[in-house]
Amino acid sequence: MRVLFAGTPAVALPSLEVLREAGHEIVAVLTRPDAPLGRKRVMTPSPVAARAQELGLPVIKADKIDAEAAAAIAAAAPEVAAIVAYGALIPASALTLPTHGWINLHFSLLPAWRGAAPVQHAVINGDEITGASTFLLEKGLDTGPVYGTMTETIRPTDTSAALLERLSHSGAILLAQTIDGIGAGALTGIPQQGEISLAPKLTLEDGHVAWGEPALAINRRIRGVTSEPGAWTMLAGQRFKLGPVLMRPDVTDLVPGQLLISGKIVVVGTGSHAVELVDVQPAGKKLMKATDWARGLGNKEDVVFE
RNA sequence: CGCGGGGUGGAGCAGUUCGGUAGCUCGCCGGGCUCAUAACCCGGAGGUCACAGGUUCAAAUCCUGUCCCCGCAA
Repeated sequence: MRVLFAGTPAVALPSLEVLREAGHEIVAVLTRPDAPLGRKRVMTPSPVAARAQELGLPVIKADKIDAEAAAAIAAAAPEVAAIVAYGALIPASALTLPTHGWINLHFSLLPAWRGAAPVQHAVINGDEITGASTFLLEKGLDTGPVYGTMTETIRPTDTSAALLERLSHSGAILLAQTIDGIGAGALTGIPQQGEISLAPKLTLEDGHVAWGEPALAINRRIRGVTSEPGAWTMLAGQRFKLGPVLMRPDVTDLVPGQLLISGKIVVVGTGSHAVELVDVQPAGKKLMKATDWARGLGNKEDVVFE
């Protein structure tokens, strides 16, 4: 089929690749405009834009589907649009531009976790199973009829970044199958059924570890916000980033936020039992092993997380 | 010119204010002790103190410039 591909970050790349390899003609790639990146604010094309350029595909860079972007899409005459993490809403007026509409690959089992951060919320919530769904885009937020789903186990040590990486590959196959099915006229959407939950984009504050919570909740929260926006705590008035932690049910005599540096391990008290720090990043420093950080500490007595 | 922290043996740090032989905790190598250990004891290797100039009898430390890393903000 003649496919318009819409996507922006790296998680959209496997879908672009799989659709190409499946023999679909990518008539245009819609992505968000170049954005300033990093401290030096270098204007950088999105990963999807960069890959599309390598492949020699026509690229439409747009923040929103205005008249100009809509005209460019119409000119490409797509039969269907495949959209993966494009990063902006498609207005109702643009939904009918492709003959078969816009097919969204969403990284949850809809109607669970509708919204921008489904994977992160699934991890934070402690879900054991998640997956990906393809559905027809309509006016509401992730409300359209579902064409297909696939499931993925959330491992007890999964970070959102790791899980999203797996889903981006397995979901790409689902997306390609869905596009195939629609092209063959053999697929119809099924209205979403089940419990609805919402997954709004995470804020920086979502990464703030509350040491009074139970260890399991802290463990899930840290994994859920890794690597974006990142888990952190306060230490001596400065932000202190944390990587995933290990459970230490054998250590129960620490108050929430209290550190114990013993031998080669660094443990912190929570609302239940302690957790062991693995990777940490003090403000202004590189990511380092918790034991390395502890080694350089002068006074180990006054160190308490807030 | 957005704000800020930093670059010292393989790792993490101290030393820089008030220039004067390179320090701490680890790791590594060799040896010892122990039933044993995230244990302990003895010995050892390893650093042009990011780079380039300058001041000085003397610079990790003071002055000037450059490069690189990171946090915040966007």
